[in-house]
Amino acid sequence: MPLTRLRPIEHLSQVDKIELRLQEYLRNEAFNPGDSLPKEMEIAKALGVSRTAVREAISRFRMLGIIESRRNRGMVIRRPDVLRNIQRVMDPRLLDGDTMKDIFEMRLVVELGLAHILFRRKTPAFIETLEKIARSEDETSDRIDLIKLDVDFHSALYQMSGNETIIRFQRMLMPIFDFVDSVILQKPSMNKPEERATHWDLIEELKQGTPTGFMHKMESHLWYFFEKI
Amino acid sequence: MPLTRLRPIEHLSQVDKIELRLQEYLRNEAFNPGDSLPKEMEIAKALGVSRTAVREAISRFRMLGIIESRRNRGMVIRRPDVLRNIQRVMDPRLLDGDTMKDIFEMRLVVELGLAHILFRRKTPAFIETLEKIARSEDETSDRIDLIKLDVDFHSALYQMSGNETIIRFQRMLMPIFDFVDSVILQKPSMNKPEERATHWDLIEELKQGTPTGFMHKMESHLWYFFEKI
DNA sequence: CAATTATATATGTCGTACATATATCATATC
DNA sequence: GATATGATATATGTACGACATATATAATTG
Repeated sequence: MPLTRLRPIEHLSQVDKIELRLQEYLRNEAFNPGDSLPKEMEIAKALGVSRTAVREAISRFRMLGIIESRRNRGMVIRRPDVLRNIQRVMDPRLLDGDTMKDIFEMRLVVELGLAHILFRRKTPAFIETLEKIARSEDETSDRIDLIKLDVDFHSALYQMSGNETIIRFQRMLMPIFDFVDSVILQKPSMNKPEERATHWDLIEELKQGTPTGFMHKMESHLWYFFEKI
Repeated sequence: MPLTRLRPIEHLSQVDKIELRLQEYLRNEAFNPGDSLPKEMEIAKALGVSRTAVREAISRFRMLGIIESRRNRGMVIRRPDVLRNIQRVMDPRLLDGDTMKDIFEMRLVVELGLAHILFRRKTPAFIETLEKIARSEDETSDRIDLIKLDVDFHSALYQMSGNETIIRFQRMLMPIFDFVDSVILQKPSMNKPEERATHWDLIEELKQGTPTGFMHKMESHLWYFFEKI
């Protein structure tokens, strides 16, 4: 008998169900930031459940930043911070290898795709920042310092994009990058290492090159990550 | 009197504080997926708070997928689903214009950066899928259908990347894309519309072109989005 | 020994009581 | 009468106790 086709009954807890109801309620009633919600007791009554359960569900929305509660004022809808919530989960220990690989690859994708934006937003001040970092790199040979400066360089590029979401995306994924970096760096370096574009090459291209040229250099610069993935 | 220097007292609720404590507890004790946690009552005792408050905090972790609770078995650490949590917040109504602009721009960045990955992962089957969509586009003139097919085409590209995280990233941001699309499409079309690369151009490039060429075509294809942002 | 039943236990749900902050109104002070 | 001070009502925040429910383990039964 093919029992595999008998899917187990979805077993949602009361609180989970309340969460779903509230979610659809917020959507359907077209709540906007600033709007105020009914009182906890009223919601509990309307749903036919205890206030405790409602509070637990609402507590989740509070964590997400969708709802804000204030004593004697009731609850109001807030603008959530999209990325804040992922951050809590971005722990290399908790994620599996495949997911981390995917995330790391996504980083490479973003950094390549960034080229066009960078050429639109570049300013002498940003270039100067990059050059300063590159000079610091030339002046040290300490391995730890070099890793830190490498991170700084790439962070500065993200910064130059001027896109807050992308900047925070990178900052948020940093723990994953660090982790994958440390794993990758332990692998034996493969062929063609001498062709790898340097940070100075990238700066030069940024100053008087083209987006396409920059992308090529960036590809070459990140090339050995690509190979090892 | 410089009252501005008098920073208001940080006012975290009990539950918020418990959440923070648990977060640091999970990190410091180096919990791995599968490990089991102390009982609710023990945690409450250890923190000197009520079980209710502890449950509220834990409920948040349960929502994030970090903790799973089972009757009489206690609580265990789980692998969270990184993207599931953002999804709850991806509501165009709740986000402000700047954030949506940033997210939309990030989409463009990813789609440009995807080029190299696509050339690595492309297969005849995928190309066939793209061609099928393009043929459907040729055969209809219904505006709604065309928009749907356009979405399908780009979704297929993401699919081709083989990167689960990127695929879900795109699917998750779809509501935002739709929203921004609808706003952008209402603006009067600007200059150079005739130069815009078509889906057929992209397919052709993918079949026998280069990553760089593909990126150029994609840039041209998305060009008018760039201009309007 | 297998199947069933009983028991202990940790989470799930609920109701109530009280704490706490705050908006609103009332009072006092000049 | 305007402003500062104090009282009151109210919605959220915290705590506790009781019971429901599922499940692992032990005891029982055939």
